[in-house]
Amino acid sequence: MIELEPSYNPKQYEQKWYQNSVKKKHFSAALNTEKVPFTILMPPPNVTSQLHMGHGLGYSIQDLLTRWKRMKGFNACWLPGTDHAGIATQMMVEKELEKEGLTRRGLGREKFVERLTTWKDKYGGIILEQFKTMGFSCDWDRLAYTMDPKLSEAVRYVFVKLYREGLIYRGERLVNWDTALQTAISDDEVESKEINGSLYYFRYPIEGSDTFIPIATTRPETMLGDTAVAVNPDDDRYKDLIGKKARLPFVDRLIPIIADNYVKSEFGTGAVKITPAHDPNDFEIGKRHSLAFINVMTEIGTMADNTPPPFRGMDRFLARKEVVKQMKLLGLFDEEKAYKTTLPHSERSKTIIEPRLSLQWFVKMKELAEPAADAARSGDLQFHPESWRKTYLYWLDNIQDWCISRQLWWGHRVPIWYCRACEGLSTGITDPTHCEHCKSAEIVQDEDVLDTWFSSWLWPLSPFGWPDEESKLKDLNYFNPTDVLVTAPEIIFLWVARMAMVNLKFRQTLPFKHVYFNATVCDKQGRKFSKTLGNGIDPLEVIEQYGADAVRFTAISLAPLGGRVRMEKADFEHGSRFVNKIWNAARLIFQHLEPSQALTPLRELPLTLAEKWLIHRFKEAALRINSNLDTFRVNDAVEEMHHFIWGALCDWGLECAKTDLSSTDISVKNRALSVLVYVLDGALRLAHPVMPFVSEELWHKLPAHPDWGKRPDSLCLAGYPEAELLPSFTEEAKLWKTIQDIISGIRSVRQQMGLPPKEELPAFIRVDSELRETVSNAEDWIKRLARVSQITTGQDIKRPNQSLTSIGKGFEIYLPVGGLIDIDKEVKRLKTEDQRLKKILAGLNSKLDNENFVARAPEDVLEQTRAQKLNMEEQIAAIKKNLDALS
RNA sequence: GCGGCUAUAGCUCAGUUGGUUAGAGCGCCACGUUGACAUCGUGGAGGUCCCCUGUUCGAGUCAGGGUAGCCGCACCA
Repeated sequence: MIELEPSYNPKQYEQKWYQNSVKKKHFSAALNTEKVPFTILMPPPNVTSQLHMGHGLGYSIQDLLTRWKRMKGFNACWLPGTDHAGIATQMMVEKELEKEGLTRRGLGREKFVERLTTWKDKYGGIILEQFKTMGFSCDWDRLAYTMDPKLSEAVRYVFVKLYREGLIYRGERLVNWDTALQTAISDDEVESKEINGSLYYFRYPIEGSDTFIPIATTRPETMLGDTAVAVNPDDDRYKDLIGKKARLPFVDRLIPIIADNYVKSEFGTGAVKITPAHDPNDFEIGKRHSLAFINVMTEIGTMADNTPPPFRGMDRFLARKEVVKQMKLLGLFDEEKAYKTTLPHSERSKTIIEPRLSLQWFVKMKELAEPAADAARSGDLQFHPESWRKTYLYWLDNIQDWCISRQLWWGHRVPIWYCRACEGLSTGITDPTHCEHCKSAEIVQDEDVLDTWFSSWLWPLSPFGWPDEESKLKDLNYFNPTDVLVTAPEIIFLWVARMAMVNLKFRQTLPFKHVYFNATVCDKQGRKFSKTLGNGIDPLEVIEQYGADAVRFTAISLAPLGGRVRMEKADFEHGSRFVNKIWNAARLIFQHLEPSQALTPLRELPLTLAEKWLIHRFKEAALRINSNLDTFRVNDAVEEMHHFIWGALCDWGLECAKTDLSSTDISVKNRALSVLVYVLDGALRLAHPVMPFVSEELWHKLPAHPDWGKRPDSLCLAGYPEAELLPSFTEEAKLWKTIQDIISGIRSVRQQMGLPPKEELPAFIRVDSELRETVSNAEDWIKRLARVSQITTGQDIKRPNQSLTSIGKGFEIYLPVGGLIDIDKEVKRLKTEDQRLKKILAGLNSKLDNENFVARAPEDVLEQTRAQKLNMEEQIAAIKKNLDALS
């Protein structure tokens, strides 16, 4: 026998097998044109982040697909890496500085970046180590980082190329200004939150009269930058005022009263103060009417020097109160109404975004977006679930230019140099030393860095050596386009769409054909896992408790495509029980296996019906699992695997085989072992992509079966079961169903009637002629599995007196129980069954009595219905006969 | 406001192009187990498939309308 502990202990095996595979480079995909590549880009986690359940799920799915394809013979490359994550990382270091009483500005740029680099070297990449605990089979030889020199060159290349083509430009725009971080952030890093605010009603004096124009605003402090008041041109109340001027309090500025269709007469007073430098809509109006743009705020959100006392230098929110107070003093305040409004907040610092007029770098998106949108329209780019296509298209069709400059120090610095002499701009793949216009050496580089996503969007390209023309380019042509991107729906715009755009722009192909959106991980109340709520599950903790295989299996089986998964720690017991079940199934087989055991090819064996069914069932499982994986139904694939191993292999396959395993007849034992080793080997192959460790350990202990051919070094390189190549026993599998029905029927009657399980009863089974032989051949199984002492089968078995009965399709079972029979109980049971069947029969009859059904339903459905009717009638008749006998 | 998704067993969800008696896991109840596994076995209870209307021989499945919940995006100063 082969020794195995009574239960599986993950820690003993996980890292052993993982390290073995890494050492032997099982996960590395070297360029090999003889093999077809299968590539998945790992969405690079932030270099400073820690593993959480979202990664646990998303990356488990990627590993499942990678391992599956690798076993199928593809050259599987799962490209790992990290993202420098500009804002996120810089914030963490700034926080650390704060504790020491330092600031980044105090430290200076060079020292600060040095500090960041040290910090990143120390804490960065922890997450990659954590991936190893999960067992992820990434190609570690290709590990990439967005600030690697090679990848940075690609960033530079793209910037210069797009700049020269006029797709990158510098412009003065309202940007989302984060006053805490003092940088512009993109629209996609902004989140809206509802705020309980106020709507203030003021009056501005009309110049040259003693009348006023009433306005309403939520942001009184911005009035210091007002350059107009706008009304709707069709608003009769204000028609006469159009063209006149109002005198702006405090700054004493004359501002025009203009007409613009943007203004809704119903809202507020129907007159709007216009502050073009502090509101996106006002900005547009300002451009339309050539108004002045007056910025009245500093980068830290205080009132600027161009504002009068007492406002000057005041924080924007204090200034709001102060303006209201002063307006009251001037008698220009009418009222304040409570008002709910949604305001943009910074995702990072959580502060309210200040629209701020500033010079920033932008990418023109329209031209880039069109091919990316077309690809989704034509179906070249497919989303799973498909519904995300609309969201993707809506965004691309309404795309805004992308603000790519950030006022940070951590990231790729904008490769633009300003000339002090001629004010011209220079750029280049390498740092220029002279102005490209006037050759002056007096040039200084832009202070800003590029948005993190400006390097992430190159992920399908730069890690493969692009834009290098040299050898690496072969890698690129081999691995790009990649096969499937597995990611979270939150970054469909930030990342997915942009990768599509840039790949199409520079290579005229999509970076991937399929985009799979994995489920969002939530707690039992349906709230997203978040640090602040503290409701997350730490994957490392659950791995510690249940093992990596259990965590992977549970996460995937719980997660439907795209939706949300509700999880709690206890759920992982599900996986842990399953892993242990597999272990113990193997243990049973191993107990009867000798190291020198002779295993025979299946075709040379006189297989039993149960064995043929099991082998057939294995083929069925392989078929379903493969087709589910082909269509990205990963949880269904995993569920089928579970169902096969537990419900088919363990509950029936092993139970049936037990007596043969302990048979003294060597040929019987050998036959049983040959079948079980064959099926177990196959089951471990099916399971491996999800549960790499337990499967690997058992597989190495399992002797090689001749039908599986030559064994590679590791299960992760062994062939995945392909249904077309597996033996099939369709007819036998059908026959076996009847045996299962008979066994279940007897068990059910016994238990419902409360018969002691140990009591062995004789059974009389009346079977239809075509099943007679099958059933008599199955007597041993029926006896053992249904606890029956003796079986009599025949076509015209008479019902013995005082019998319990079970009726099925093609058979009828009598269990003579003598004095044990509780007649009332049995009559009740049979009557309930009778009623149930009669209901079904009535349904079938009404169908068949319907002329339309008979005339229009397809022949096979009709035939099926008639067969059902006959079957029902037979069963009902059988019940009646039994009831008669009992009364 | 615009767009999307969801509604099936106590809970979490499957149910593919309409066609046998709607399934799984967990939970619950009962019985059982000294030889793979109590991380177990066997059996059972539990469902007006959210509501209405329609299409159809036939609807959990398709169409229209409603209700409830969730999620994006844009927002009115």
